[in-house]
Amino acid sequence: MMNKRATAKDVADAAGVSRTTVSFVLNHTEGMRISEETRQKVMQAAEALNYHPDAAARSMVKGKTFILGFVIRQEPDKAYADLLLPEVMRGISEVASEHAYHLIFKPVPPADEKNSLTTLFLEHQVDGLIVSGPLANDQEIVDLFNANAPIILQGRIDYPNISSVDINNRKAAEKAVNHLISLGHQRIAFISNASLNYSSSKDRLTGYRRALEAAGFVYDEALVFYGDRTPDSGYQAMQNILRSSAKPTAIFIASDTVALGSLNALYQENIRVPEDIAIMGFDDIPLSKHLAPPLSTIHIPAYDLGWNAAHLLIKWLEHKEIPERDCILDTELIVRESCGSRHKDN
Amino acid sequence: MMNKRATAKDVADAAGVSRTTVSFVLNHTEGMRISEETRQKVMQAAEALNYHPDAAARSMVKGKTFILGFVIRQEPDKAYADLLLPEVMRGISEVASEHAYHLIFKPVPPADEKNSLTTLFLEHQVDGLIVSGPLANDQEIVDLFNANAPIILQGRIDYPNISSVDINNRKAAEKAVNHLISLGHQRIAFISNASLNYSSSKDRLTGYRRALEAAGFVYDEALVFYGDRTPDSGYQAMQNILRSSAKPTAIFIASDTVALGSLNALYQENIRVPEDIAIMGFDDIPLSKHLAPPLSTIHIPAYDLGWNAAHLLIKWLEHKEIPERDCILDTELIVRESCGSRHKDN
DNA sequence: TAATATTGGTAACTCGTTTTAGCAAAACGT
DNA sequence: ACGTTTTGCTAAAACGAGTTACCAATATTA
Repeated sequence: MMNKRATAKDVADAAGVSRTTVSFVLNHTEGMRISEETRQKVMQAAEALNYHPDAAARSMVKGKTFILGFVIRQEPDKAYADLLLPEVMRGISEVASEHAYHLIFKPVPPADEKNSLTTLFLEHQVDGLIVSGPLANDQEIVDLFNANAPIILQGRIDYPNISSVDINNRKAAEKAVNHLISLGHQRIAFISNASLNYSSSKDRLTGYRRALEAAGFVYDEALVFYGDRTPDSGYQAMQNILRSSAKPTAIFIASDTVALGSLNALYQENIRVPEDIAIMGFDDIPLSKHLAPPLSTIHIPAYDLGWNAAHLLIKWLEHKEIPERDCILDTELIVRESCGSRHKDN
Repeated sequence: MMNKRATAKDVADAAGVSRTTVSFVLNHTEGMRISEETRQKVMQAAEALNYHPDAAARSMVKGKTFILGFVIRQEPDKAYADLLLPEVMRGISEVASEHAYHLIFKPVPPADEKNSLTTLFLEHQVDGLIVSGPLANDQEIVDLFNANAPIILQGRIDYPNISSVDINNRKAAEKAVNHLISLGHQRIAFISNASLNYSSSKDRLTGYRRALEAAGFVYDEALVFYGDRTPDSGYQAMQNILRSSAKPTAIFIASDTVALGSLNALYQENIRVPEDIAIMGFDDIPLSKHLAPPLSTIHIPAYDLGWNAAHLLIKWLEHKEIPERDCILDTELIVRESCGSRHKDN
């Protein structure tokens, strides 16, 4: 017994009215006079038949899909390894739900022919896009934007007109490094969060450099190491530091996820944190405070990042309000134990 | 200059053929003879106009949306806090992409009127559903299944016909506890991963109990504590243990995420792991091996769980092959340092 | 040469909605 | 009693594809 879904026609027949009337009643269409009696009949018929309007049909006539795309500009394995992402998603999906939008989530690495961003939008699978972690020169995004696609960026891009919801990575990094300097550290190493093709990585490195130079230290490339968003890369980078002649007294690791691997490497070598070396992270992933020792870091308002991006996008879609300014959210220095300025027993 | 999307009609006009022909060419419809010359003309016109068929229109005529729903039966904050989820999602989304399906992700707590599961399917937003973490008696899922909705479960439910992709939680818990027993522990406490309304929690507790009893110990409720998927709940549970008269020498914590908080509580109290107390986790979240000390745990093949669920679902959708048996994947005991059977310097 | 088969294509219907335009019947005003 | 408004509803036209059924023109066969 294949229960076919009931259509508006079925409801109309059951209620003894026309499809038009059914549509008016169910959508509470303004300016249409329907007697209370018919309204009831329609409502009851719809209820009885368990009627739900077909999304595709509505989509076609409305010219909207009521679906938002959340796209990560990374390989799937890295995208899904990002521990901050779920919080961003939660922010987006909260707003989306509120406005009755759904969310398609998808990692779309740059230059991925078949699953390209463009396809997602041009096939009209989504009404608009939130793109996280664009490359600094992401031509596909620029093209899409110029083709009138509603896009909100999460991250900076070398193109002025596309608005973005982001943090000030440079300033935040400065804050972190300044704290280490204030604790008396003179040799501070740096491990990047990702390849410098990403603007966030570049900006965090710049912040590190500026803080050093502002304090009168020389920027030394021998103290700069690279991660690629994964704990393993942090482990590797730490190995490199330990085997190098760098001998820093503190390390600013521009990603808590990467720091995880670095801390593991230190643990294996019986190097104590913060007694032997001070560690400062970045991101404040949800578990940083649970590490041993709890990780000092820069808090990113991940949920708010998602929340704001979704809000701007939906405003754009519903009221044609194209955001004019970037939305830059505040970060916060979180001092825990890994950088040595506070002790367990405080 | 509002660049409207090109339609099949536009392509037809540009190529000087009918819409029908455009459709035949672009879909490589079998059994339809098209001269090489017209084929080329159509292809070029489509290319030139940057034509992409409208998803909603295609969806309507095909009766399929080519979207899969991945639904978590939890409150959003808990759903997004699950550190194993991204891996499951990666498995699903990999398969989905391969078959040109998209993925709508959504936490839908039980008894959520407006965003109910039912709506998602009956409005035909999705072709089928993967439901993670159903309640043991999840009536909405049963109803939906009986209305012929393609559903694959991830977790057990008290209803025999709906097929699921899962692990054997009971056996896995037994394995974990047996290991602790084999190390000589006699007082082993238990912290649950979540409320016992969830079958996974219940099964893990059962496994703990059986292992104890099989070894000749008595099951003691004073040694059983509860988490709710969050590190904070693990922190709290550990506080309770430390303040109780339980005094276990080992604790089996049925979730690494919960264990994170528990470890934090121990760290604060200067209780060493594994010297003072042995800890065994469950899940093998990606960062368990990076903790200090690295956490012994039960490995869950999260990616494969997602991969298999998506495969079964798509087989169902594409070939009407309704899976007949549950798919139970293997778990593995991962011995690291937190349970004390192996030392750092090995 | 006439009957038949093949090639290359199209007109028209379908999917399930929303929305515009219009039309009877009832209520109202003078 | 006759025109005008209001009330309550519907027919029909979109939306943009896929698909069925059919039709010319050309090629093949008897």
